[in-house]
Formats: sequence, C-alpha cells, structure tokens
Amino acid sequence: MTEDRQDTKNRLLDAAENLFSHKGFEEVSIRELAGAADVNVAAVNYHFQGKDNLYREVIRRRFIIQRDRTLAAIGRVLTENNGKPPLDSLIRSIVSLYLDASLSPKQDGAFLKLIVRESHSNGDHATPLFFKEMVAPVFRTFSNALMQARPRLEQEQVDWIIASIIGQIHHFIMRWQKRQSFPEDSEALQIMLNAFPALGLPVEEYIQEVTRHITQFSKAAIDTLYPEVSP
Amino acid sequence: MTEDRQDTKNRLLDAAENLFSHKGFEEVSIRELAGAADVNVAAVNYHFQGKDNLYREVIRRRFIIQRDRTLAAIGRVLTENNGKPPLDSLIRSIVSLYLDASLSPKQDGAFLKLIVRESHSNGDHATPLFFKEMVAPVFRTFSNALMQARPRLEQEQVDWIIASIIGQIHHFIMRWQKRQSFPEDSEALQIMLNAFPALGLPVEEYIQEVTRHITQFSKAAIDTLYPEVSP
DNA sequence: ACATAAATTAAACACAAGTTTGAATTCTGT
DNA sequence: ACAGAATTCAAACTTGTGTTTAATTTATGT
Repeated sequence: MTEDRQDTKNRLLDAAENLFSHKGFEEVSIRELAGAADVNVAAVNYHFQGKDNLYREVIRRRFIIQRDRTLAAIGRVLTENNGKPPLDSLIRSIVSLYLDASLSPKQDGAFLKLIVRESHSNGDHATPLFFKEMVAPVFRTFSNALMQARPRLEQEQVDWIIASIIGQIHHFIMRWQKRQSFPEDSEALQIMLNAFPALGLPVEEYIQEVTRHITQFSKAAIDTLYPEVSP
Repeated sequence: MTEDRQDTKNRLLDAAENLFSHKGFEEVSIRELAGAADVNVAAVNYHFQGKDNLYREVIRRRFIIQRDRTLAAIGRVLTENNGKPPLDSLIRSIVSLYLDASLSPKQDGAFLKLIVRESHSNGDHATPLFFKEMVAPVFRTFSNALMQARPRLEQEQVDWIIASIIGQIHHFIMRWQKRQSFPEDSEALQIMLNAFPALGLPVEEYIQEVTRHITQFSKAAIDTLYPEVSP
C-alpha cells in the first residue's frame, strides 16, 4: 500500500510538474492532470486536498532542488577562488545554471519555467513560499558573493546589479519560450527571428550565447560603474 | 443612435482596458466587464463578437498610441542631436517612456502592463497583432537609432543590446507590479523590500531611479564592450 | 483468514464562465 | 408619426471547472 501510495502520488507530482511548467496553473485542469498521470480525478483531492496544494508541492519540490544547486554553485566558485571569485565566473555560473535548468531538455526540462512564471504571476498559489524559501536565500548568497568579488560595492549597488542580471535572465528565458510557442511558419515567428536571430539556434548554443552575452554585458557595466582600485 | 452606440462601445473599451491591464485576460469575466461599464452582458458579444475580440481592440487601441509615442520620442532625440544622439539620451528616453506609461498613475495608468503581460503570456489572444504592429516597428526604429549613436555597432550586437535593455525594463515593471499586489504587512513584501529597498519609494521616484540605473548600466556596458574610436 | 483501514473508482454536484436567444426598447429616416 | 432597423435587456443555454460522494476494490495487521 505504501508502495502504491507513493506510486500514484508521485505519478501525479511528475505529471503535474510537466503540465504546470508548460502551461501554467490555470491552464491545466484536474482532469487533464489525472489523465496524464493515469489516475482517477478524485486522486488529486484525496492525496493533496485540492489543486492549489498539488501546485504548491510541485513548486516546493523543484524550488528546493534548484535553490540548493544555486547555493552549491556559488559556494563552489567561492572556494575555488579562495573567497575572491572573478566577477565573470560568478555571473556565468548563475546565468548558465538558470538557463540550463529552464531551457535544456537534457536537464530536468522546463521545470524552471515554473520559477519564472511564478515570479511574474499574480496568483497567490505559491508566492509566499516562493519568496521565503527560494528568493530570499538565493538573493542573500549571490549578494554576498558579489561583495566578495568587489569589496568596495555597497549593498544598494549590489541590489541594482542583481536586478539587472535577473531581469536579463528572465527575459531571455521568456524569449525562448515564446519562440517555441509559435507555429514554425507563422509571421510572428518570422518577425521575432528577424529581430533576434539567436532564437534560430539550437537550445545548447542559445544557452551558450545568452550566457556569454549576459556575463560580459553585466561585467562590463559593473567594471565601468564601480571600478576596482588598482593595488 | 450612433451617439449611444459609441457611448456603450467606448464605455466597454474603457472599462476593459482598466480591468484587463490590472488583472489580465483570463481573470476578467464578461459580467465583471459589463458591470464596470454599466452595460448588459450581451453588449460585449453584440459589439465585439466575443471577449477575445474586445481584448484585441483594447490592445490595438493602446498599442498604437504607445508605438507612436515611442517612434516620436526616438525621432525627437534624433533630430535634437542632428542624427547623432548621445547614447544615454536615447536609452533614457525609451526607458522612461515605458516606465511612465506602465507605472505612473498620472499617465494613462497601468495600461502598458498589457504590453508586458502580452509579451510574457502564452495566449494567442493578441500576440500576432502585438508583434506585427508594435514590436517590429519599435524594434526597427530603436535599432536604427542605436546604430546612429554608435556607427561601428553591427546589427547583431544591437540586437543583443536591445534585448538586455528591454529585459531590464520589463523586470523592473514586473517588480513594481508584484510589490503592489502584496498585502502591506505580508512577509513576502518584507522579503522583497529587504532585497530591493527601492520598491519602498513613491512611484515617481522609483521610475526616476530605475531610469537612471538602466541607462547608466546599459551605457556603461556598451561603452566598454564596443568602444568608440577616438577621432 | 478476517476485520479494518486505505485507496480507487464512476458518477454526480455546485458553480462560474462565455455565449445565445427572443422580446422589449430606442433610435433613424422619411 | 410611423415603419424598420439598431440596440438593450433579462433570462436561459452550454460547457468546463474543482470538488464531493458513496460504493467498490485493495492492502494491512493480527
């Protein structure tokens, strides 16, 4: 029984993650969910006491994984450089981690769309959870690491820098998602590709190019605005 | 009759713009719409043949205004500087125009949320229209202006730069919206304000600060990555 | 092996959504 | 003033949603 319990519960969680991340909370019905997981419609309410709770569980499960990966990645860059990480290594590790997790089909797939979606959505389905368990720790750690890389930076300056970096990451993730959602021969897609040809690349190269751009763009801005004193 | 026709139709359009921009397409019901405009529920279908079409009309009406304002603003910066606009003036005019139109209550209010929402949404309610009539012309014009400001820039480099600027704009708009959606005493709001104190400012100052930051951040990056040749 | 608890199922419920209907009202041109 | 068209209205229709129910099946502990 505990065998089957975990089975249906996990099948539901897996299906939910898939569907939610591709279509969003509202756009996925319980019947669709149940169909994909091959369980009865009542299972959602039996095991999770409602759709909202299932969504929260999905988000939590993934958030924790990604949060831990992020903290680990930042920690790695720090220790590898004895507490004084190069700025570009730091930025690159964050950017590529999020792009990878969001876009790469080889990874866990599109699950990080959940995060982007959640941070842009208005629903209160999981927002408090999202902020408390995910945003806050990652922000603090990244913020501290940036101040290790550039000790003369003040907290407020770091806040602005992080906002600009995150904004770019989100935007390039969204662009890719949008690109994928268009029919291959649609006029809108043509316009999009014309305005931004990189969207025609394969995923891996897109991730690579975006990572390169955000990293060098942001580093250049930081170096110019807040120059290090020469030793 | 043509008097009343315009009256109910416009009342509906106005109410729709208000509600759609604050709550999004799905979250606004026809009954809510009709109630706010003080018309019968059937009016939407009578005058617009369905909710989708009403949404499209709302979007189009506002898109055209904002698009024309954008093109005019860029044109102004160009002529004021004899075709060689300073980079920061160019960026600042775009950024402040979009922040103003999106956040300022004195202006048309929150209508530009529509654009941000639309460019991040998955629905096909108005996306092709959005791309063809709005994104394409604005992109082309902004792109050309940037190449006037920095003649050595190549098209592909400009594409990346614009993406970074737009990404930042969207992100700061979203942050403000999200901030507004939180209860004043919620824990999530505390976390948010702690990670980004500028959200505690009044709107006008927020717009001012964000404009300043995006402008100098982006200009610094461009100047460093693609330096001008000295004459 | 059996009583009990857990889990699954098909069916129904309650509700809110967009839309349609057909009658009543208002406007328009003559 | 009147006929005909345009508009408004209350009400019903249709569909899809999340959830609940009550019966049935399956697993568990003794």
